[in-house]
Amino acid sequence: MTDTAPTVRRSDATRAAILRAARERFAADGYDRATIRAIAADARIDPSMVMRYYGSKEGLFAAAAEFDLRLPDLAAVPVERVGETLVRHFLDRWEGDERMAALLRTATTNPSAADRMRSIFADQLAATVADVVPDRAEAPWRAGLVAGQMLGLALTRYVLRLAPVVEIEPAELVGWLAPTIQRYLRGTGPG
Amino acid sequence: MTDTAPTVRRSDATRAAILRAARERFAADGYDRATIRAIAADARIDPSMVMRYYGSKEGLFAAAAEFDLRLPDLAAVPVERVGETLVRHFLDRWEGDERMAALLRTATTNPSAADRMRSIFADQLAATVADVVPDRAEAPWRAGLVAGQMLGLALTRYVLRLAPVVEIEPAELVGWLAPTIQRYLRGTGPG
DNA sequence: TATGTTTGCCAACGGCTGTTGACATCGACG
DNA sequence: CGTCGATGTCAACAGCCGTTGGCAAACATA
Repeated sequence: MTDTAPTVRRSDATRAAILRAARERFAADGYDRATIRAIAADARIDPSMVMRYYGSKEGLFAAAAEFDLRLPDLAAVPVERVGETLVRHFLDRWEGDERMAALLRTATTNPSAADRMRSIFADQLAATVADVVPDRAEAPWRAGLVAGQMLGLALTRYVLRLAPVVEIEPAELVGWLAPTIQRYLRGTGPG
Repeated sequence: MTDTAPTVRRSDATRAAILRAARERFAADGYDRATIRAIAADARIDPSMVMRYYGSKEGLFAAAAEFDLRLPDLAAVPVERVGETLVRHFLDRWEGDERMAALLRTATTNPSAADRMRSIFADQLAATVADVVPDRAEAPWRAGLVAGQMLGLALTRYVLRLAPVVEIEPAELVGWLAPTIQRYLRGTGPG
């Protein structure tokens, strides 16, 4: 019994090594400063292999920074705990994964990465949040406020690495941010 | 009556033109993608003039992105309004000034800009905040939480330009964020 | 064994970058 | 006038970048 489709190629190990090195470099240095040559050196292969397997630097980044929030279904959680659920979910998703840092470092200067960021946080998040917001028409800007708080956390903790923010335990972080998110989602606002 | 010191040089106009062009380019493109040649072209002078007047690209950026938060003295405002005061101050300071975007776009990839950001938000802010926090020892991490929220706003509004966040009026933004900052500064926290 | 494909390395290309030094021009001053 | 410093232009350097095409070795298939 032989495989009819090449489900496993001999080069899969190389592809994986490139991807791993690319994630580290993009996360640490951002898109522009992470060079194909450096990534190839980390993966111990020739730069031309990167081109063969991923087409271009943009293609490599797209593969390395692919990122789905995998947002939970908020309709399934008690409405007074949606804030806590969301904060905990983001932290679970980000801790120990370098892709968020890579995406954030790149999105500040690379237009296509910024677009991806916008579609993730303005569209995906707004759609998820719409189920739990008092008025569905308010979903966009409520999601925007949530994105501001959560991306600010990601920025200070994973990218800028402000010492006091890095040192706070995840559980404590949830305790402080959850009420904020809860209010942005459900609060009646100023006035 | 002649000036003994050259208080006004004939090249001041050029220096100013370079600085203005540099601020725009750095804010729009970030440090790496903003080239000296492009800045010089905007300022309608030769790239070598940039080197003569600012020494290097790093020196130019240091001059163009110099930024002081000019934080208010929080001890002088009613303690129940420190959050609102702080949020309003940040917005006043950032709206219509491109330096924050330039600094933010650069700090994500340039180590020295990241250092500047850290010193501004971890040190300056923590020092200001210490006057108003329940326990001075808590100033660092409380300032960290505040930095997270405020930098997240700057990121989504001035850098990523998430449409819903851009469209919110400053006054309304103050209304939503002030309670958050107030709690990060004065709240008793989770538990 | 012979043949075709996959995997990898090597050398090079064209382009853009920050930076430098030589040279022209202008204004002020003796 | 002549001198000198300030201001500005021009051309070039050396280095790094993404990307390309050719060629060798390993492998699969017959």
